Amino acid sequence: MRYSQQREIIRDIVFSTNSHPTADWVYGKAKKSMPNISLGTVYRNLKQLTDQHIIKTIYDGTIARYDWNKESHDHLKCVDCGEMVDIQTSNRERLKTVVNDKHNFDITDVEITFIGKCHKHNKKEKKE
Amino acid sequence: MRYSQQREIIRDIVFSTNSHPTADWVYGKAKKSMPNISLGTVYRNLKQLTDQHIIKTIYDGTIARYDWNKESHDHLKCVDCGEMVDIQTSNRERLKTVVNDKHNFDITDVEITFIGKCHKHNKKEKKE
DNA sequence: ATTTAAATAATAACAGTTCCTATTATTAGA
DNA sequence: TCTAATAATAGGAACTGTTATTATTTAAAT
Ligand SMILES: [Mn+2]
Ligand SMILES: [Mn+2]
Ligand SMILES: [Zn+2]
Ligand SMILES: [Zn+2]
Repeated sequence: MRYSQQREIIRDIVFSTNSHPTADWVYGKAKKSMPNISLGTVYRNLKQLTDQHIIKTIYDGTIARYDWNKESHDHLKCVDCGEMVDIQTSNRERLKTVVNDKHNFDITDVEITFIGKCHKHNKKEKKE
Repeated sequence: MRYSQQREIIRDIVFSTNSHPTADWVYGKAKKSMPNISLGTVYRNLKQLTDQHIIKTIYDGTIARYDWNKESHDHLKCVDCGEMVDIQTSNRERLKTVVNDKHNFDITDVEITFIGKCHKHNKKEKKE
């Protein structure tokens, strides 16, 4: 994989945020420093970076997001604002072992997403 | 929601399989008993059935699948054949509570997908 | 039976993503 | 340092899964 300025910019953008950005968001950012970068280039590089295990691709409903955090970790997702934050689930590895033993499946990974409302949206409304 | 023959067929198809079918697969099946049903009708009804909590929509990577099983449960996914099977994870509810308490998030649900290889593909190769 | 509105088939529109191709840029080697 | 080979690019077309539009059909209440 040969060096390219575009790929460096794209990589840096993904590493600059905890927001699990979409390709389109990365594209918007990238255009600021390189006005005629193309969306195709962004997608191609995000895929290459994923293949090289430099970033991770995660799926949020029906769209792809990108994550610089390659550690095995889980996510918390707000149904109101879509915000997605990292979380460390304690039993993670044990879960995998348990399932591996119980089923005829060779488990390599587990993806856990907690769905709910972030502090901005879980204002507990008092009845009355 | 008024009765329709199309919706009944679609519902029955989803309830007839454990394979977590895609809209397109349901469409193919439905055409057998109702040759000029349209794909739009399939999508519209799958969404309605989901809204009525008669079935569940789940996302597999970037595409939607449908599940008659409304119990809270998890999935095992084979990276080789894409097969997706139901699984009951024991600590599920406790996981939610723990996360709820630790983070400023009001958790309503958790989605757990185990990634691996099903028995058809996990033939353990002995290093010679 | 008549009326009303929900549901349909057909098809266009859409969003996210991948693919294509002529041009440009990186880099290994002379 | 210049050149040649070719990886990567910009721009745009194509593709895929899904949703929206609309004229027509259908369920079902009166
Ligand atoms: Mn993350
Ligand atoms: Mn299921
Ligand atoms: Zn929120
Ligand atoms: Zn398999």
